[in-house]
This record gives sequence, C-alpha cells and structure tokens, in this order.
Amino acid sequence: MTVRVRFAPSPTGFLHIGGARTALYNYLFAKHTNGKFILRIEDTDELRSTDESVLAILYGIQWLGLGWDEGPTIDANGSIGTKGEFGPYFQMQRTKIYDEYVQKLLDEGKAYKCFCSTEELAAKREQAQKEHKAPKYDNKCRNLSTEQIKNFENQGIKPVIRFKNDGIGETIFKDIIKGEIRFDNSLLDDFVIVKSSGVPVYNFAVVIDDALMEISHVVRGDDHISNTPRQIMLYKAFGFKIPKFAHIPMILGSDGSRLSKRHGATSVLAYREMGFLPDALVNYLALLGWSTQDSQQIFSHEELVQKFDLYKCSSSAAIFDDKKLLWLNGEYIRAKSLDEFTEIAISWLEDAKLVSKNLTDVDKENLKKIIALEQEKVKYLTDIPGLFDFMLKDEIEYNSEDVEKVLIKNKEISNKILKEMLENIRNLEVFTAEKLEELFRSYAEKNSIKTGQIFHPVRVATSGRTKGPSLFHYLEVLGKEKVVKRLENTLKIYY
RNA sequence: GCCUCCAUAGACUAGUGGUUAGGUCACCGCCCUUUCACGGCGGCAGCGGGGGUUCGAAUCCCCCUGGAGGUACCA
Repeated sequence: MTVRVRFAPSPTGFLHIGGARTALYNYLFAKHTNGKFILRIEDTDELRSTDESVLAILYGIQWLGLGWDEGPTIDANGSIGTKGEFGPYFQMQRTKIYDEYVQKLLDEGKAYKCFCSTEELAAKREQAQKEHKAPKYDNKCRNLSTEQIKNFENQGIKPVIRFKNDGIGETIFKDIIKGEIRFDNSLLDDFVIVKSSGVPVYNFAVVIDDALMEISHVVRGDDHISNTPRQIMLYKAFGFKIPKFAHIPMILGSDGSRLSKRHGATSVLAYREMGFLPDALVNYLALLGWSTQDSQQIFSHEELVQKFDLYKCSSSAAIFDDKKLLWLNGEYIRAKSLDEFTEIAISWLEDAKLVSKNLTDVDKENLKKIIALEQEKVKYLTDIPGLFDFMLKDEIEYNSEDVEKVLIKNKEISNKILKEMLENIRNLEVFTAEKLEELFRSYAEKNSIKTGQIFHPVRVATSGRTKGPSLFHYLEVLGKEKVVKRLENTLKIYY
C-alpha cells in the first residue's frame, strides 16, 4: 500500500506552530515511506476563510522546506495553480462532488433535512446544560413527512442536512499514536453534514475528500479525536475504506495552556522575522513530540526523513520552549559554511541599510572577513546588524556605560596608553593581527602593565563597546587608516 | 455537567517488570580566554497521590488529583 497523507489547513489565519508541526509530521511520514504528501485547503468556513490566509499558509510551508506532491501551487508572483490528479484541492471548488454524496445519503434514508432554527437549537442546548444533560439534538425533524418538508420549503426556510445516527454500539478505532479509542455511539447525535447555505460541514467534507483522494493515513492534531467517530460513521455509511488515524498531541504555551497570542509569536513566518533559520525550526518541531532512542538532537533534513517514525511519537502534549529553539538556531548558524552564512548575513545587513544592495564580489570578499569574526556569536539572525554595525559604519556609536567603565575611570592612565598606542600604530608598517598583538604585548611588558589595561581601552576607543570579536583580528580587518582615525576621534571626544 | 485524551526534573524526552532512572535545553560552578561568545569538564534537579497484581514496579490494573481537547449550520 502506498502511503498518501495530507495536511489540510483551514485558511482562517496564518500558519501557526501547531499546524506547522502537523504538516511536518505528515511530510516526514510521507517521505520516509516513499509516499505522497498532499496539501488540501479546507475553506468551507465561508465567513472566516481568506485568500491572504491561503497565501500565508503556502508561504509558511514553503519556507520550512516542506514540498508537497499534490495541491495548490504558488509562483513567484503569488498566483495560485494546482498539481496532482485528485484535485481541485480547495474544498469550495469541490461542492458539486459533495452534493452528489449528500444526495446519495438522502436517497438511502441515511440523512435528512432539518428545519429547526439556530435560535431554537441554542435554547434547547442551554436547557440541557441547565439540567446537566448532554446537549444532543432531539431528532425533531427526523421523520418529517414530505408534506411538512414542502411546507417548510414553501416558507423559504433553508434546511440543514443531518446524518442519521442510530446510536447503537460503540465506534472503536486504533490510533497509531494513542492506541485504542472508543466512543459510545448513543452519546452522539444526528450531526449536521450540510449547512443551510448548502456548504458541507468539516466532518462531511473531510471524509469525502480523504476517501476520494485515497488518503491512507490521517495524521492530524488530537483536537480532532472527538470528530473521528462521526467521520467513521460516514465512512461506513458510504462503504469507504477507513484510513488509519494518527492523532498527534497539541503544542502548548509556556504555562501549559493552548498556544495563543498570549504566549508571543505563534505564526511560523513570525519566526522568520525573528531571525530563525527554517531548518532550526523544523528540527525543533520534529523533536517536540518525537525522539530517537539514542537521543540525537540535531538532524539534517535527510536524516529527519530517514529516521522519523510516526509510530514512535509521544502521546502527551508538549510545551513549546523557545530557549531550546534558540539553542538549535545557534547550532544551525554555526554549522553554516562561511560562504553560506555570508549570503544570509548580507541580506540582513542590506535590510538594515548597513551595506548597499548589489555588492561587488570584492565587497563581498571583504565583508566575509568581517562576518567570519562574529558568526559563532549569532543566535538570532536579527542580531546581525547590531553585531557588525561598528565594523561597517564610519562613525561608531559609543556605549556610554562601557565608555564610563573603561575610558573615564582611570582617565589619566587610559589617556596616556591610548596616545602612545596611537603613535605606535601609526608607526606600524605591517598591519596584521599578528604584528598588532606583538606590538600590544611588548608595550605592556615595557611599561609593566597588564595586557588588559591596553586591550580594553583600545577596544572601546575603536569599537565603542566592550563586547566584540577578537581585538587584533578586527583591527586588522578594519585597517590602519580607520583604526587611527577612530583612536584620534576618541581622544578628541573624551580627553 | 458529559465525552475523550494525557501524566518521568523548570522544558523536551529515553525507558515497556529487576537500570546507581539515561540524553538534550535552561540554570549553577570550574577550565579555556584581551571582552563577548564558542568549546571542554563537572553539578543541581524527576517517575503527581493512593490502592492493588507481583519475590520485585516509572513500567500492568483500579481510584483520585491535575492538565489538555471536544461538546457549533468553526475547522
């Protein structure tokens, strides 16, 4: 049996962390088994579905690098196409298909029209709650005569269509992750399968689509567990083959409640904005609910595909921990080759207007030397401008605290040292890290002072702060001219 | 209220009847070091509670507690 799985988001918002992980697990399971990963847009919520959401979701999955085999496609201009033979992959384009199947149920007496008003239903529900009873539809319209139906229709009342649930026995299924789950059918009512607008409801459309698209495994969030018995009833009513189910646990916020805006960013694309590498996010998400016995933490995309095992997923909800994500992000940044990282860094420097667009290869080679000094320090890509600006700007910004601590305190000493070092540097013919280090150390020895007493003031005088790359290396990259100028400037301003 | 799922350190997890309960992040300490990082070494910290079953339970069963999800003409 070839595996066919799908990710079926409803376009009522951006792609969030939970959805991303569901998509990822589907993707990994498909790739691992050499199966197909299908993307289907469940846009039957006429009120909340938007085109922007469709785009945001598509971009989000694309950014994560989860290519899908069938479903909507999107090109550089943002126009939407489609690929795969089982489409269309937008449910609202499939209404004719659903109509057919609804009619079948109606003809076979397995479904019926219900004319009860939402107000009436709401009132009954409230009443049931008051009496501590399960709010269940009372089957009022189950046995309407054709005359009664005609009567309602003549009044212009649009019915919903309900599935007739016999309420006998149990619905049992074996979930790949949760094990056996059973529901008492008598607790379920005659649920709505088509809204009065004529659009099918989620529980109906998924079943038709999953069956027609030959989905072999339904991998989705465990918030869908309670929908599953209804869906199984429909599979049975149509005589469709029932797919395997894998309900993956939810991702929770730091306080253990459902992940929401309260917990900060939940949108995948927001993580891009925050400076995360997609591979780091993917790696983190993979680990949130799945692990290998040897406790491996870092996986390449290929390794993930190779090692991911749907059957070894955790069955309990996991709290999203951005500390660990951040650690992984650092790991991925450090693992980049200098060339790769330079490309990434340049785009962030461009956005921050620290370098111009259309850099020449020579510019890039020079930048590479600068970037090499700080790559290991980057945790968020958004750190990049702040880490490099002192190397790139003509005018440095002085951090007042650092200036106070290193230059102003012991002013006479630092003044003398800076003046003398300025002279020494002016006289230095070969301006390399090695020569600079020699110079600094011999100066310290001659004057019998600690090396730190020179290093620190020079660092602040040439960079404006105490934190930064290895002193001699960045001085070399900066070049003699700039170093001299900065020292002169500092002496002018603070002494 | 009712239904369903879940329960190992602060977080993610390994573990399927006998382990000094293992790993990772975070945190703390030490080392490396001109700063910041990186890296290395070490440490703190856990089986929610109560009953069973068993010679023996983190592991199997029951109850409780706690958490999550559902209970829609939303998905």
